[in-house]
Amino acid sequence: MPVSLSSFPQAILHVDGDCFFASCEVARRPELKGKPVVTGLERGIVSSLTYEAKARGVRRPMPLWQVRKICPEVVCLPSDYETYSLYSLRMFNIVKRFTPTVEEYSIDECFADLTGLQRPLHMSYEKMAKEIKATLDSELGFTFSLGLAPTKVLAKVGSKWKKPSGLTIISGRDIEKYLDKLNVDQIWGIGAQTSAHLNKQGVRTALEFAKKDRDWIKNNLTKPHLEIWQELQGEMVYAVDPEKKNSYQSISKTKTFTPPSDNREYAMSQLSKNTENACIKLRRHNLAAKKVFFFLKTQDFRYQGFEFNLIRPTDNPIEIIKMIDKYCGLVFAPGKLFRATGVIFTDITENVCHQTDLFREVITAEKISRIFASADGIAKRYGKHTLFLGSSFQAMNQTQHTGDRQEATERKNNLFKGETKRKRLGIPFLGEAF
DNA sequence: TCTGGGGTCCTAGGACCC
DNA sequence: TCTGGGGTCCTAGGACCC
Repeated sequence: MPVSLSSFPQAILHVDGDCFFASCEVARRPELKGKPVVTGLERGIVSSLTYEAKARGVRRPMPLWQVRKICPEVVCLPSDYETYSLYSLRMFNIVKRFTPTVEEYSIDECFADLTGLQRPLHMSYEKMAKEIKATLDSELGFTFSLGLAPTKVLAKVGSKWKKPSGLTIISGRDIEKYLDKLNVDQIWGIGAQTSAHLNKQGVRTALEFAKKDRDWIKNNLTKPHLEIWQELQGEMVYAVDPEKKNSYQSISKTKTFTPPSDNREYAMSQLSKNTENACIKLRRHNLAAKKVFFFLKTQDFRYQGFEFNLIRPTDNPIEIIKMIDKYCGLVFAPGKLFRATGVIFTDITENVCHQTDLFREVITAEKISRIFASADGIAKRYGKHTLFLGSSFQAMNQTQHTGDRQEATERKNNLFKGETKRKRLGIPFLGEAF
């Protein structure tokens, strides 16, 4: 059978919202249009900024006091994820008018597989991309950048190529032209470590990387790199996955607080709150966790933690908090200041009702699930933190910090340069409950 | 690029088994 | 207790992403 060498064996689109959070804020408050706007007030550093702010020299992640100095007319807003999620949903729904094969990659990005739709939609791939962009821009009230290419990795190159409000089409023939002007570390999946390694081997541009032969990649790098290399050739490895995420390898909740504290009860209330929040997420997805890791993060960014197994998977914060409380002494070092606490749940499974040998325990477990189910209902109607456990009281009652002060104390702590996050995450104990 | 918060996947090496 | 070869499972650590 003859193989037609089309420039688009597959047509993959990547859609990226321009400065998404800041754009959402401006879209819902038109009076902000044309003004320098930044989000991230709750942290005291810039997390998203409009192009007007960027034009005045504001960068990410700049402390807000500095932003106000160089740009006194700036509008600083706290992040409002619920609003951003609504805009995100609208964005996905617009793209889904053209194809059901849409992968919701993150709050402000998605991939769409347009392959084979020219005839049903009576449009070229280019026309589809243009229409999708025009619809997004007009219905959401801010701009998007798109990339159309034979693979996901190349589509990402495209959407990044011209920002804001760009549409870049990379056909099979054009691949080299684009890769030649790109450094390796600009490619999705190639980070600082790998690009440093590649640079040492004399590979600096994406094109130089793509031109290496397969065996060289295999011998010098790892599997994901080989896959990226293939995608850069226009050979599809990563399919667009339209499945909604409903399973998790891990679920975690972490919270930094200012000022840092060395108070054990306070630590416990923070951990209690982390646990409650992580359990809310478990219940939302009808999941249960069997393994729990909890930690305190010290001022020098070290993690002191402890891991334990529960007797059975659960989504009940009371059970988990009881265990954390039991082991808290093992990780709590008196007199040592810490800046954050967190919990990470793993060994996550679907939440099925477990038979328990003790009849009474089943009854209470069921009762407790009903209580949490109604609590989740109340949260839905009246706001997320209407109800919480007594053990979380201190943490819920915290005053708000703008973060400017926080920034000042943090500047002193620029230790551990270059050390990776993972390396600092020491797990001194390993335990088994029961 | 200086640490906020939430994730994923891969690999090497050890334990254990036949 | 003489040491070959193969497989599987698990864990810790690393790198990367938004």
